[in-house]
Amino acid sequence: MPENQTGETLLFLTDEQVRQGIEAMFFAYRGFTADPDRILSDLAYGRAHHRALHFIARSPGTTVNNLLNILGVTKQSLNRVLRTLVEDGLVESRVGASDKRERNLELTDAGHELERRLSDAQRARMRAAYRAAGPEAVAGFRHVLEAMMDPDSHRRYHALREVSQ
Amino acid sequence: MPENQTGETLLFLTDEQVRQGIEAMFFAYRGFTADPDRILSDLAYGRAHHRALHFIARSPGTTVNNLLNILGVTKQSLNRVLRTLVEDGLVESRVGASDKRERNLELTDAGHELERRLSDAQRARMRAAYRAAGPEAVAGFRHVLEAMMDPDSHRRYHALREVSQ
DNA sequence: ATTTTAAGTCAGCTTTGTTGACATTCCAAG
DNA sequence: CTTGGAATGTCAACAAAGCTGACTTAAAAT
Repeated sequence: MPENQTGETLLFLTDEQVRQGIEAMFFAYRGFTADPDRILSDLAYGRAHHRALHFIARSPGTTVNNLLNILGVTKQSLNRVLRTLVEDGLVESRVGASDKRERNLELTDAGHELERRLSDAQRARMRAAYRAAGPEAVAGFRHVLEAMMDPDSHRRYHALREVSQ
Repeated sequence: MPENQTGETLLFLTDEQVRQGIEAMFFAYRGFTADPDRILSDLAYGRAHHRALHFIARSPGTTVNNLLNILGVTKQSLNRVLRTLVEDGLVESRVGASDKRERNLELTDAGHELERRLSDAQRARMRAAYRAAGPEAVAGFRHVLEAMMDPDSHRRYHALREVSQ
């Protein structure tokens, strides 16, 4: 039964092994957010602010609606976060050129500075983990994470790549 | 410069590549929690209940203090969750045998049933991702996740393994 | 006998998510 | 030109799940 090879690969994974993967995700995600969280707590910001800054930095000029789709929250929830960022001078919201209903979001200089602080902290840990695990492990890591995403998330994940170079 | 090999491996990782890893973690974690979240929302429970059920199932008879250390929350926060689970007959809290200050936590039959429903949903996705990515990718995935954990989390992650067989 | 520890409780606060209702602006189709 | 619908923003109310601080009870340890 050669067509059953994936089935055999599957058999090899006991519930216990899969459970270990689940626990690894839980503990690793805590580490993943720990460093930015520390910086944010000094500034009366939270993880939601970090995520907004990240994806605005990633796609400068993005619209509110696009950001909503990426973040997967309600516009009311995002708006609260975005409003404080605009009020605090970290984000600029400009009326759209072609469609004036839209708002194009950009980071100000101060916004870029904070985004970089957060990003540097998070990247440092990620880079250290990558280095400790080695290049092949990194490829496997990325592969499993992609396979774990919802189809929508997966499309958006790749769409981010197309915009930047 | 043969001692610089890790340095060269590091050089190979641009900020952009590390950033993609960060985004992969963000999108994948959403997928990771999506299926249990759907089940929980029908039951007026949240992710915190799921985590408690998971780790009680994993270490039957565990104490409240041990659970606090694993989950990394305050006892007030955990207590609120634990109280509803005990009231709803999903968790049993028994006075400790050797040390009567402690409480030993166990799942009831109903608790096991819900835990299994949640666990099955989450494992199904994990298993599918593992199968799609292949065994070597799984090893790399686990390796990177472990390297991303805080030292405390990493110790607790391995401690869970020692208790069960 | 005193101190420390484990657990639980009460009160109040924060962040970040949710619904629902509603106003504004503006593009586009009729 | 009018109207319908889309994109955005806002108000209010609420919930989940975290937090701090203060306190009690019981049991163990010193």
